[in-house]
Amino acid sequence: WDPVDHTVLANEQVIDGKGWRSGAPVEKKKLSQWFLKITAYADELLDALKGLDRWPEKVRLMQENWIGKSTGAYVRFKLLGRDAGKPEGRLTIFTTRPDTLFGASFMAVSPDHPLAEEAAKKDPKAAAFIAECRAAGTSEAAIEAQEKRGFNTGLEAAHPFIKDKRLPVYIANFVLMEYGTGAIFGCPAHDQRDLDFARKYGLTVTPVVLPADEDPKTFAVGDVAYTEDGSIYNSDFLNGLDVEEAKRKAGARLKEQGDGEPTTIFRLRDWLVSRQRYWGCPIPIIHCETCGAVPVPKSDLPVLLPDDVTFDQPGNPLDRHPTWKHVNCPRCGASARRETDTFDTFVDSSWYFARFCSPRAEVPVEKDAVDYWLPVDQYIGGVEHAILHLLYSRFFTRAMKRTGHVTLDEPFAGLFTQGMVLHESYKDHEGKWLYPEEVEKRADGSAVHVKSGQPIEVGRKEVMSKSKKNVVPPARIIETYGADTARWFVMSDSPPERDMEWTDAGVEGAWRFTQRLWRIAESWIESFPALTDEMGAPPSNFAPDALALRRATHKTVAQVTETIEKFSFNSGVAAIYKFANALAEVKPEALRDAGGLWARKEALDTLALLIGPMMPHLAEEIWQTLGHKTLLVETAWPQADPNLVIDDQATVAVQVNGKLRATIQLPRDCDKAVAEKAALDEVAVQRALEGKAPKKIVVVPNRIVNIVA
RNA sequence: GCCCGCUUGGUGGAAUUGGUAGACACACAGGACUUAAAAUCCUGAGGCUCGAAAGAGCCGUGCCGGUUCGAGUCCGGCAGCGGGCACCA
Repeated sequence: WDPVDHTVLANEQVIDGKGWRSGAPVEKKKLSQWFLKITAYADELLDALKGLDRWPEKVRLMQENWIGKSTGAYVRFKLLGRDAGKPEGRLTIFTTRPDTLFGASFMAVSPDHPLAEEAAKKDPKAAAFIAECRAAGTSEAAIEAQEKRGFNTGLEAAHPFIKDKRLPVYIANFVLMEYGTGAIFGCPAHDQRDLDFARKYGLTVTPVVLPADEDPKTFAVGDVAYTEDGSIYNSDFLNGLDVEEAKRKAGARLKEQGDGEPTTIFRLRDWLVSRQRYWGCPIPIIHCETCGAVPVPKSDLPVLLPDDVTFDQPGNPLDRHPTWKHVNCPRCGASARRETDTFDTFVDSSWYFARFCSPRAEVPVEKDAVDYWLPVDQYIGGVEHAILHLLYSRFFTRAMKRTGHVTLDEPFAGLFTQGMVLHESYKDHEGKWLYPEEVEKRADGSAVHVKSGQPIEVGRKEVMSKSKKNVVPPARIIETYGADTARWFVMSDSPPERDMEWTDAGVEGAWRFTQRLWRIAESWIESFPALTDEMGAPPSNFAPDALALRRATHKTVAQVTETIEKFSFNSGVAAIYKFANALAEVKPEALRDAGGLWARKEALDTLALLIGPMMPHLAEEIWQTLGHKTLLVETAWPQADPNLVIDDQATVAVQVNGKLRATIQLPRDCDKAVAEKAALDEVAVQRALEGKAPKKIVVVPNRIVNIVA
């Protein structure tokens, strides 16, 4: 329960004990709520991760851990003095270590376990203990500090493998109702928590796994449980086996006896979708006294929200609306009550991509359109969605396949997780957050308030957030520099998967570059008005300087194309910078013949086309100035001529014993012997050899000559 | 505690996937233009040593070691930073 947003939250939406949106510490509350059964898909969601080869490894791992598959066994311990044939006569636990059953010395159940509640009814002390456990914090720090504590219920369980062995049943504060069955057997020798507990309550510690280098007569467990592999001993029919074999054999024996069986469980829990909020899709259910929870008939869907609601008090406005929730039961016609919870927002984002294939359709999704468009070829989003949106969507798509709405399993074939924009945060002397524009940086690195001159504490660079005010509003950037500059800076600064820092100096630099591009285009057109004419087919010959310009143009096209395909936008930007620098160096008096002009036109056209994706407005403006009658955005991406991308000369590094001594110019793909001779002729190489004869010469064509002496 | 990732100049980052480390940009310094400033243009720069200079030598991609003719890139160990999960039985 999020006490600020006044709603419940899903497990995935609780980050470090706090609500994902409000940041308030969550509370526990007992409520009747709606869940979607994502756990029924746990295995296939996990399995299919392997096939998502265009997803980042990191995200797949996070989902894998979140689903959290563990293999082990259920064990149904008989409770003494009860009928073992009935469910309440048994205590069922989950364990990943059935191989250590012979080391069992106690049983423990969660404070929320039915047995604990039963004990609480009989014994006020048990009730008091349970209340204490519930009052304890759930934060990481609180758990860390908490001692392992238990309450002996007086109940006893029979060991499934050891005749007459009785195990006391405790209520323990470290057992979670949400995982497994909410009950465990304690094997202190091989589990640290169980050991801590056993030492506190004086329970026996029997080692059953023997480390390879230990003597069974002397091996003992002190304060540290032994959790590694070894050979099983003190364990009757399991003796001498290794851990894996013993797990299998114990599991099989349990099944044989009817006291349990091997099983697989998941950490993933069902998705809690109820929200006590107005802003969401109503959950289409009607509660009837006699019929129970009845789905709203299809003909009445969708259930629409009322417009006349008030937000003058906390809680869900739907709940206190005078009429909306009062309806008749679709089944028996008696007066009934509409469900006032709405769906979590993540429900909507779990299938929008299917709807977007045919947004105007009368039905929720059109199968033909979905089949045509999906899966999404390239999905882009922040890592913060790794286990919320991206797991829910995968689940929803599979569920929609089962309901016949789609035919695919996975919604997103390729995933790219981009980084976030960071900014320093600022606090004044009272500890209040300040906006960047309220802060003035001094040359000595200190910061003061723009108006009051009071000193300001500069915090670390972190994700921009409204609450910390470390934001730069896009409107302000666009007003000052224009959208092209903002886009260019974001592209140029860092690779997109990495977080980037927003700096004014960086934006300033990007802005200067936009001016520079315009100046280059303008000055060229001023010197050569013919550049605005249609150029026609290229001349058959180009003078050397024109050819050099064409090479620069085509090399840049090749580089930018490649880097964009790899999502290395910052490298593409660097190539464009380099190209612009090269253009700026072309003298107005040069390249005056027909071939020169043609090369100039090609260069400017290409420049405009290459900046198009990053600076669309400026690119279009330059394009038009160059006399084009059609839009740049409708023009094909330039193609690099392979003959112009590769030089006919190669700069080859010459090393002596792996150390660079010279660089030489050689014809491309020249003979190895030619390269060797040229390398050995170098003065610096001779000097480094100190008269010694080369033992071996390694030649990597067009790249390196390494002389080993 | 468990699982991942990262570590390159003053800064953001490049590096053809084992072949010239520091592309490109930001910041900085010097110069030109200007009465002056801004803008613009030119020049410089990883560190250390020697040299008036041209230049030369050595060191250098977190640290230690290995493989290789050659390592930022591969392998082993360590450290630091960041992220995810967590009384998960």
